[in-house]
Amino acid sequence: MNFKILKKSKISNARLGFLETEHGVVETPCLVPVATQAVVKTLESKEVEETKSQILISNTFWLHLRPGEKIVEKAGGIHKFMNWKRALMTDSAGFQVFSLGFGKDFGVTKFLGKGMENKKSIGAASQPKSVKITYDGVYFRSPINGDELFLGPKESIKIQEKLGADIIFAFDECTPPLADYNYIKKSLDKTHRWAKLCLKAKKSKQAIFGIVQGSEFKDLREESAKFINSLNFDGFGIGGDLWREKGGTNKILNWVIPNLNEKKPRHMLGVGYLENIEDIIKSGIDLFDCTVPTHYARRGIAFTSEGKLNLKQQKFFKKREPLDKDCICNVCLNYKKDYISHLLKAGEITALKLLTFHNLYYFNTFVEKIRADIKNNKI
RNA sequence: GGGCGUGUGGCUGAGCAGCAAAGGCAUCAGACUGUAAAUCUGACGGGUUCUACCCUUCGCAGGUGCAAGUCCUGCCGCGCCCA
Repeated sequence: MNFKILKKSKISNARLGFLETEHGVVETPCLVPVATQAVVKTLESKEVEETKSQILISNTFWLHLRPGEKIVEKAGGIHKFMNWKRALMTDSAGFQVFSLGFGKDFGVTKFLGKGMENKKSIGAASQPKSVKITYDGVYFRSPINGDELFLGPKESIKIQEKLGADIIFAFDECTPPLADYNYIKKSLDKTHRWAKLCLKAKKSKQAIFGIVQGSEFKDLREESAKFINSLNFDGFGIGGDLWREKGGTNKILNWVIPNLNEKKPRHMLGVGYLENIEDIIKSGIDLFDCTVPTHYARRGIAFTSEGKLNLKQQKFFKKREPLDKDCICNVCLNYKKDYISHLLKAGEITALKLLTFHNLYYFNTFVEKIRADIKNNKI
């Protein structure tokens, strides 16, 4: 992998870049659609490419469980396995430490919800119910059959090497938003130790990104950024829990990014509401993955220039018009709201596919415009 | 004409003496940010001083009960069977 910065904005920290991989070039800033189980749900790889997607992120945890990395390796790697010809990343399973652990126990996302600011109930010694986090790695239970499985830095890297994505991530702990300072500090020690072990374990030529943690604590975020930056990673992931409040994410980025080598790409993990995207790019983010466009599509929601539309609402039966009048995606050129709404209400899976396609196209076009704005000195 | 059965909220469908009345569907609203996610949550007769109270409801009209959607009588509608 090779990263070139084509232009740095003079009015923000945004930058325009070029990420070269063995599977083509990624123009940054760029949205990375999520293909957890080696598929962007509802779409085939060719269709994903037609949404202007340049790079996808798949998942170590889920592919390890099913079908198992050996199957993917035998197929010739994940690109061939899923017939995706462009760039690919794999997440390390660090997010599942949270989502299957405290996330599940408390029913929370990694964004601190309203009114939860003072409920820091996770102390340094806390453990989630169905996941055990140790100094060496994490004991999970398979959500599929209950089997115990252990994943540590070495295991995650070995799996990711077999999967064979262009870019892999270090194994980390995505921290829960309800954790107190002491928990985060202790967790950071593990994430940092694992980061070193990941670099040591990696034998492949794949690029590897180290992940900065530290939750909402300035000193820990800075410490983490400096530490991860000191190691020999090819790029950076910025992860963990974030404030939900407006500007919270950017506050964290402003602590972290100045401490990262500016020549290396920066990936914001799991952020990307439409209203977040411009801000994180202005803070200096080059890549970001988010389930929102695909996930919301399967809830019946279309992102448009008029805002979010919930196509399940009866009123759309009467709308003989495209999802977005300015969109020129395949869906908007060929189908109208009344039809998509009908498919959705009738429980037809094609509705989910059409919405997924449109949303990805819409998000990618949105980011494409931001790239143009950086180029034209507007951002 | 006779016999049996049935009539419940937008629909469907439980309840067969203590109910504003289960489920489901539909509708409306909310949630979702490195995906255990084609999911989950809430409202769904009306009103108010809304973790409580009031009013109106189970084909129609009477009756028996402290109490009736639930029992009895008649009527109306629908279904099946026999003439």
